[in-house]
Amino acid sequence: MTLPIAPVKRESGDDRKVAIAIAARALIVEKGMEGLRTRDIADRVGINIATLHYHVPSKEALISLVASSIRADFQGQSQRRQRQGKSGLQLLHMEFEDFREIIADMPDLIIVLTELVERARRDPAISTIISPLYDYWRNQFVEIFRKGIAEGSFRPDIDPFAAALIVTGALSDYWRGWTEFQNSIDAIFTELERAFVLTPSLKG
Amino acid sequence: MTLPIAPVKRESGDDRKVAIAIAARALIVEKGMEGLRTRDIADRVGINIATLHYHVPSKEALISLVASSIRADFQGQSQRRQRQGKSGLQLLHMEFEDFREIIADMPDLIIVLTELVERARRDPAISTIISPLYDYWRNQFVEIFRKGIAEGSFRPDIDPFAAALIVTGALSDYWRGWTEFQNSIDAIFTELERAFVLTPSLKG
DNA sequence: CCAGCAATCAATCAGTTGATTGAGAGGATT
DNA sequence: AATCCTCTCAATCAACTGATTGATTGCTGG
Repeated sequence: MTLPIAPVKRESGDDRKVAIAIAARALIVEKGMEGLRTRDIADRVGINIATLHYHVPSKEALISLVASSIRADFQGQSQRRQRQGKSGLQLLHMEFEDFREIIADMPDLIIVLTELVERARRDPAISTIISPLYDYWRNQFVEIFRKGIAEGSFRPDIDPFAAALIVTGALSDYWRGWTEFQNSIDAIFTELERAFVLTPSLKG
Repeated sequence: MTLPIAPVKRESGDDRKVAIAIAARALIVEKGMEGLRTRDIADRVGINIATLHYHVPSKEALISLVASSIRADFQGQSQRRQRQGKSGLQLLHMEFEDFREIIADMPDLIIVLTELVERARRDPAISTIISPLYDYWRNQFVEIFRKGIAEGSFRPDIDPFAAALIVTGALSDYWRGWTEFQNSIDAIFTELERAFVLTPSLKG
């Protein structure tokens, strides 16, 4: 989608790496990891295969580069909002908004992430990059649930770890979106909130 | 795992196909879809590549065969329990038990299923086999939630579709199990139940 | 201005990979 | 026994694929 039209002459090594990562991500979305070819990436960037190998020595390294790129985007997104001094419920809403923005601004991010997750199961190099990322996301929710319980606005019998796993699992599964189920993401957000947040009538 | 030791002479076409599907599934677990090779499958079955192609004309057809095999196992599992005359809560517990048995008896099933789900996103042939299966699973929960609400034992403001998506999403995401989160599946079951089922103290 | 480095590419390699061909073996039917 | 059908394999193909080589181009510091 966002491609350099014509890399006129030369590009710095870092810029090329970024372009390679972007191209690789787009191709993973289109053809999956099993359809990813170094030649296709080079073509999309507009460079020779040898040049690609100059910047990224092997396909293994290429996958790692993609994983790092995904991590950078993901963390960049979640650091855009000020989180201090917010209540548990406000933080929960912020996470939902973050997720909504991710699927709006970077729709390929979650798709590539799940492909990488599959690979992480049998590739330690990818696992060390991706697992902490996913765990970080989940831990955000763990903290939110702890805070919300302490504040009295969340259901007091929540198991924060289990609840966090349910939320992240539901959201990432939703985003695969290959199902016939045509629920809006808002319906999911609403239902998750009802599942864990006390309604005023039940409080006190 | 369960492989024919040595196919002495000849095998009927159907038996061979079953053996091929089993071998393919094991190899998908080991190396993922992107590492699946027809030669490896033939080797594991103990036949020539040409013989493999005699039974399964193309790799596309092979993937479809695997998808059908997965579907058969999955549906076979969910039909082992009598479901008539049960309450919503009982049905929910039955679904949980089904899931527990699947991950105990056929641990590779969910792994292969998620690999196929990735592929289904861009392969219509796989999508037509896998999507209905997943939708069937989700619809089970939709019906359970409707029933539970009507019976008054579930939270009355549940959106059955959203809730079903949350449950199936959380369970399938849990099963990937690559995370550091070491929650037991029971903790997930318990938390899901708390999220949607009314506790006695909150009822009327 | 030129030496050195970063970046690039055409050409090519060696190994892989899905698929085909043509021949043949074993069993059943006639 | 002749015929036919199912199943099997050795050999082979053409295309693909990740990676390398050696030469070339342009920028930059001295």
